[in-house]
Amino acid sequence: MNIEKRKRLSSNMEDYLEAVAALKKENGVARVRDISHLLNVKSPSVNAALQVLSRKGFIIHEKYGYVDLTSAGKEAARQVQDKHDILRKFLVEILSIDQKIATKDACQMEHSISPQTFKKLTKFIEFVKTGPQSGKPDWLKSFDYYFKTGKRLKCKMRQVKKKTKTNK
Amino acid sequence: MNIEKRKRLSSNMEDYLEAVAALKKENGVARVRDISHLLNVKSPSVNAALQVLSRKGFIIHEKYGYVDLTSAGKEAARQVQDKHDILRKFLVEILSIDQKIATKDACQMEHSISPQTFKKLTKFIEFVKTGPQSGKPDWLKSFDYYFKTGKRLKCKMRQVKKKTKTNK
DNA sequence: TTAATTTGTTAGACTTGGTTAACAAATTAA
DNA sequence: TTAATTTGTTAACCAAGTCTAACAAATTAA
Repeated sequence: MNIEKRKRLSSNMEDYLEAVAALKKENGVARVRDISHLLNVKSPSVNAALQVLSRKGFIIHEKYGYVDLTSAGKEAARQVQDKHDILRKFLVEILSIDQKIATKDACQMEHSISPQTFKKLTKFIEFVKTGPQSGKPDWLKSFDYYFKTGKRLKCKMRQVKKKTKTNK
Repeated sequence: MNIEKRKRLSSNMEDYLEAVAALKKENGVARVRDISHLLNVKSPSVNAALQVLSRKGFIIHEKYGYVDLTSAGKEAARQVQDKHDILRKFLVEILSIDQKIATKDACQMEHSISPQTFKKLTKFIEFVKTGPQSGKPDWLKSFDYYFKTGKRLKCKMRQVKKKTKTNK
């Protein structure tokens, strides 16, 4: 069974791969039916996708059996999931976007974000969350307020709280 | 010439619409050949796309003539461009992503970002850029440093920047 | 004002990813 | 251990978006 030249996966194929990984994580195994339900497609579509992923060496799927990931498949799935998670985290924890919408947006954007942006965004979140005022820093709370009211909490108010040289 | 029921445009069609708008803005007119060059597709693909956009009421295109936008077309193009611009601005001005890459990322993500995220992101940039330390606030400079070195500039240092050499 | 060149259009084929309908295999219940 | 039900597979088809090849119209140069 020759493995085909491995170009980049389409976003559709990435979705299938992700679904397999998610189902394996959740249930231990991934079946055609589960994938079909998860992605809202009919089973013949799943079958076709599995053939492609198989041909490209990302999964193992013998007839009527469970679907399994190769190591290349695991790696590829992990990458997509990492992108998803970072995007979602940014949307929810920095921008305070509604969970549902954040997830939907992340599901789309995960297929197009570049490695550079992914890396920067990862660091950005890390930077914000582990900062001197860890959790939600004051400026971020101030943004929530700004978004709701259009008004800006005075800088003074934020700095005064921390004036007692808590960070060294 | 009946206008077809207007569902959401595919991202491909959004690209064509955007191209038409960009070319009109740049050159005053949009021709098949220009669109073809701009989007790196062959002219028959442009033709097919123009038919679709025409059928849906976004453009006017008479045989062998220039392509023009209807008001619905202008509106739709503007919306896509707005998303593009905001995403790009975020990537370049907040995350300091390389221009080229930022543009490429924005070109993809512009098709999937939700209205909510668009709005929040717009406000977020506005909040950051018009803040008390307008331009690039200190915490953002600190992020650049953090990204490069993994180390965090002390809050102190940022607040009393006058006495250090690190910020010119 | 013809001829050459560029530009636009049409027709037909291919690819990707989806569908339904029919059937085959596996599983569950009697 | 059959029969019923669920699950998986195959075949045939559809739609979007791309291409090439062939041709038609428009433009430019002779």
